[in-house]
Amino acid sequence: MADVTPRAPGHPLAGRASFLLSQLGAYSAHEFGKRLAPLGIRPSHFGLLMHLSRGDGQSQQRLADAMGIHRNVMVGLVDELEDRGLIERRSHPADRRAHAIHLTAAAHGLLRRAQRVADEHEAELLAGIGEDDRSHLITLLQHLADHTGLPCGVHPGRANSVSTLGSCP
Amino acid sequence: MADVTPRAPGHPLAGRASFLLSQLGAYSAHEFGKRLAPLGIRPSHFGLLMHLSRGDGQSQQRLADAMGIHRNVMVGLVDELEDRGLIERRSHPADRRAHAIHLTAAAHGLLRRAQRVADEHEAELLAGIGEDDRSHLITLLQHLADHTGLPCGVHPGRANSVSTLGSCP
DNA sequence: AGCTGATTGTCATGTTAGGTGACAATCACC
DNA sequence: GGTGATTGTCACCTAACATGACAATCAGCT
Repeated sequence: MADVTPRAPGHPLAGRASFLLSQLGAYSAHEFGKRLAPLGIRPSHFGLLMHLSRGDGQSQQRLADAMGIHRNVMVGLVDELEDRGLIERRSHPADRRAHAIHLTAAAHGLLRRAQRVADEHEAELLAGIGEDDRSHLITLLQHLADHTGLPCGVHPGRANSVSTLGSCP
Repeated sequence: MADVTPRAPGHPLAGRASFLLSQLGAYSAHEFGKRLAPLGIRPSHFGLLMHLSRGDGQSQQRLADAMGIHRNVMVGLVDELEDRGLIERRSHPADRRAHAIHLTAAAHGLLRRAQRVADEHEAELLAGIGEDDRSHLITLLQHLADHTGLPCGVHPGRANSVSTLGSCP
């Protein structure tokens, strides 16, 4: 069934969407990490900075929940970004055990550069197909992500915690 | 540009193909690993068995090259599959330092079950979209994999070694 | 035949990201 | 005011990957 693949004869795995997604996903993540390395941050740092750029002052627990990682891991991410002077831990106005994480001025400049890197990465990844196919591909991938219950901006690399986050806003 | 995404407003990452591929790829790999666990093998074992099912008697080095992994890693994979009685190391007829890896009778039965698992995994992953979109998606993913120079049946998880293997046969 | 360099399989080791459990400080509730 | 839950932090463990070294064997050359 569905033997419409033009390169299936080589490997039986190369015609499976699940394998292709795994292969391309690992490549995309690895490549993005390499492109981001000169800026001194990793993809998880970029995700955290992106989250913060759309809402400062959240606690580490809230950030960890939003990114689908454990709060213990968030400690390390915040530590590293704080050492690089990109964020700072202020005292939370409403909860004295929590920290309010805020972006520094340097972070905004770096975020612009990182987003340019992400744009270049996206462009090169999609360089093989036309403009119409790109939007169609993104739509299909979003349908798959929606149907499998994957939360919205959650980092790849871990895939449990399909908890309270239902679909995208 | 290209703001055709219906769920883009939530997260700026959720509209990027690179992020979606990373997210879905990690989910697909992780989920496949969970589905394969009851059979006592991991996805890398499945890939090795699939390779062997299309050609017995190869040396570990050849298998490692074909799967895009280092020969040191192949030692562990062969060890584990040999302990489970799925493959056996025979003496290579033409090279006395190499081993000729052969599938056992038990491996063929397990491979059929594993392929059924892979079919189920594929079906559930693609359950959200229609039949036409599935083949279109696979075609698009194959184009991306071809253009980025990813070799054919190579496991995800590592993404260098875009060496001699050009395109798919 | 003998010698030199490359190759194969193996082992030991280090590195990295991710997960778990325990802890003090603080909150929320009754 | 007291009890359980929550937050941030720490120390430890695990899994996957890469690296370097080694003996055994091959391939090519003289």
